[in-house]
Amino acid sequence: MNSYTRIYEVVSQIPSGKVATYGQIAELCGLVGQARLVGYALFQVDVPTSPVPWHRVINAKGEISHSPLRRGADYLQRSLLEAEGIEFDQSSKVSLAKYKWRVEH
DNA sequence: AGACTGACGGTCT
DNA sequence: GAGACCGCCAGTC
Repeated sequence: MNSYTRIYEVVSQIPSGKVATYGQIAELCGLVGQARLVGYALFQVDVPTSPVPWHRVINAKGEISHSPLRRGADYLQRSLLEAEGIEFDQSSKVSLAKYKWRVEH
């Protein structure tokens, strides 16, 4: 089983209305400190038809990561999150203290 | 084989 | 609070 497959499984466990950070996903996959790998893995999966809720994964700042390669995907991500009841502040950031996914408790 | 790049994160200044 | 640096792994040239 590839590390990527594991990443997809963990991401799929994120409940609706919650978000997780790249570092958090990496940690849950036993890939501590390899947040980049998570982002890299999700890059190959940003297909709308994918069963993986990639839109619930954001960076440690609570912001949606932008990239020239994504073009309008970031906008779509925000829309999907808002559709789940997640709010963005003036800086387009999500309150991690409020919406961050917790595996324990 | 060596260098570069990328949806990141933590630390230091 | 913002910007600069370094470390991580995988894929590509």
